[in-house]
Amino acid sequence: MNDIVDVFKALSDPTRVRVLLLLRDRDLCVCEIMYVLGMEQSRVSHQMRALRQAGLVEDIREGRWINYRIAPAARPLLDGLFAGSLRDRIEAAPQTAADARKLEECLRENVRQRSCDPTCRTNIKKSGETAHER
Amino acid sequence: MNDIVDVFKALSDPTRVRVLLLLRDRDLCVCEIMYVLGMEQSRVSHQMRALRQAGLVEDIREGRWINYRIAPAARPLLDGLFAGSLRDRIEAAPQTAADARKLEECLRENVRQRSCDPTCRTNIKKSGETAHER
DNA sequence: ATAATATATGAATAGATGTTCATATGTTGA
DNA sequence: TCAACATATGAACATCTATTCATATATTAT
Repeated sequence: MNDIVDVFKALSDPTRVRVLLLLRDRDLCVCEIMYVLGMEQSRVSHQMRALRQAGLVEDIREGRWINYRIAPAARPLLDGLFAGSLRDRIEAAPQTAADARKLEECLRENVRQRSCDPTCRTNIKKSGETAHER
Repeated sequence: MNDIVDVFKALSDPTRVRVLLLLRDRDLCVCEIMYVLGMEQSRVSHQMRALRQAGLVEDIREGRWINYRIAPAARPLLDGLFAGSLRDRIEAAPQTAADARKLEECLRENVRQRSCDPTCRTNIKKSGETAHER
């Protein structure tokens, strides 16, 4: 019973729901999430921790960035939740569309690498294990 | 977005989830819910209010009792949520089965009318409008 | 080594939530 | 009208949650 409720608790915050909706399509690093949500680093980071602890997302370090993705184990659950009767409400929510647009902009403007000078893209891809031991 | 999150908030408490699972099959009055959950009146009443305000249940007065039922408008949503990937977890939760058993006992023992002497079952069925104006 | 970058974390705080206790409301039978 | 019953409600309190601020950690480029 508590595992069920914990899922709902994790979804009981608009920020976290927005993040999960974004992550359905592509993995994102924290700075990209910050950009889309328009929120400061610490705030996003705390929320990502909540999602991590709920088992809904995983993080993978890639150089200086940490990418977040939907935890494979949680994918069916989240797809089920978001695709069912919530689908209409999700699509009807202005925030959803706005976030999607902002994400496009984020990718177009290369927010992720913008602050790093061009020569630094030698490129990395190093670790691969989840960045947080649990 | 907030309407979505409000649903999850309503589901972010084991008591409320237990009640909703019980109400899937049959409408129940507060004293029956109290019996099944083993909780005192005030506590149950407050939780029912939360469910009411979230639009997930409706109440209908029937004589001295107030019956709660899943709000028709919320039925598809709840069915969708509980029938999907959560279904396994719900069925796996010991609490679910225990509550179901307790409910049978509650009905068998006629908890609802037990305290009322036999002659008082002339029977009522009066109002019909939801008991709380909103 | 050092500085810059990306992110995590801990402490402090304000606000929300759930429970309990006491009391109020509405209904029924006498 | 009154007593009993079923339920709701408000206040007080403890607990949980989200946000902010300051600081720590890990990685990379110089």
